Amino acid sequence: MPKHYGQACPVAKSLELVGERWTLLLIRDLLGGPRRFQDFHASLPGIAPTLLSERLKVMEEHGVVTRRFYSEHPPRAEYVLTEKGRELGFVIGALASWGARHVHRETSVVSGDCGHEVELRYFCPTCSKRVRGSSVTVRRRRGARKTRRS
Amino acid sequence: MPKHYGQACPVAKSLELVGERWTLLLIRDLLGGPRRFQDFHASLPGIAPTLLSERLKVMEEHGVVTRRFYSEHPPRAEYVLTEKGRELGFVIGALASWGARHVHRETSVVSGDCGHEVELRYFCPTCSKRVRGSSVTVRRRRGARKTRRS
DNA sequence: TGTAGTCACTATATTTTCTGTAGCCATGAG
DNA sequence: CTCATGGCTACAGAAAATATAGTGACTACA
Repeated sequence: MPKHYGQACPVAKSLELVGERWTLLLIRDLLGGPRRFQDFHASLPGIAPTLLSERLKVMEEHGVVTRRFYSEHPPRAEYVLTEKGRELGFVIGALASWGARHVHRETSVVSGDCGHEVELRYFCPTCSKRVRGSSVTVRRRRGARKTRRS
Repeated sequence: MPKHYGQACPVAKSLELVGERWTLLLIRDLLGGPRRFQDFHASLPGIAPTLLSERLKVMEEHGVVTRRFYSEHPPRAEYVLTEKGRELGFVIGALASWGARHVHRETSVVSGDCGHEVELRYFCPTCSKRVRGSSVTVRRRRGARKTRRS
């Protein structure tokens, strides 16, 4: 979605960066470690190299991934998530969790430690308390006007 | 993305349902309560009625929203999220949270109760313990083979 | 009545984006 | 030399999105 939504909303702004076709799947792959051009090509049957190239370039421009050269001279690069990119893990996690419950019941999202199915929760680190979804809101940082729920 | 990704992955499957342009913004709006055609049109400058109509129809087919008639005879409907749709709140929340940190710093995602900024965490309800993101995995429900991290 | 306006869409032409496939350059293996 | 591999780039054609106009069924008002 290279076109902008023209909204002062963090959801819309995020989607302008990662909401285009394929982008979140690339990030999903990158959460498993560095990936090369061919890795994506193998893991995502159907993505045209043109588009893969383009998506990686845009993600790099936005500071979501870094290109790391493991060979000069035939220039050979691999892509690594930045911290900013790694924090998209919750978006992928939320999609995976929802998908596993509602669309692709063959899978579930589990903890590698205990093996049980995990869920997402909102948490207030200041109060050390769980916050329920229905009371979570988007606010302006300095002023106080509420905008939208999520 | 009406085209399928052709992957047995809950992230890919979720994106096939909600990953198209505008869809997640419609869901964001619907999390705030029932909405009518004109409400979307007002809140999303730029979405063509053709596309709005189409997106709503697809979401209805997938059981994410319900069409509720508040008038017969000029048939006038409003759209409401189903439980399945409401559970997408975490996807929106994750996008909002990431966006507020990295893209649209003017906003933050807060608890309506205490007013502090909230964060997302994985939680194992069986063990009643927090699970950190790096150990969260997607598994096949019956068999045991690991697939991907998130 | 007649005129205007609202609401929920549908139709259509144009623009943009995505797909599919071919090709290029550098290197390494045989 | 020839072929293969990796990391791309260059198109042409297909598909999707945008912008805008229009329809049908009313309601409100003069």
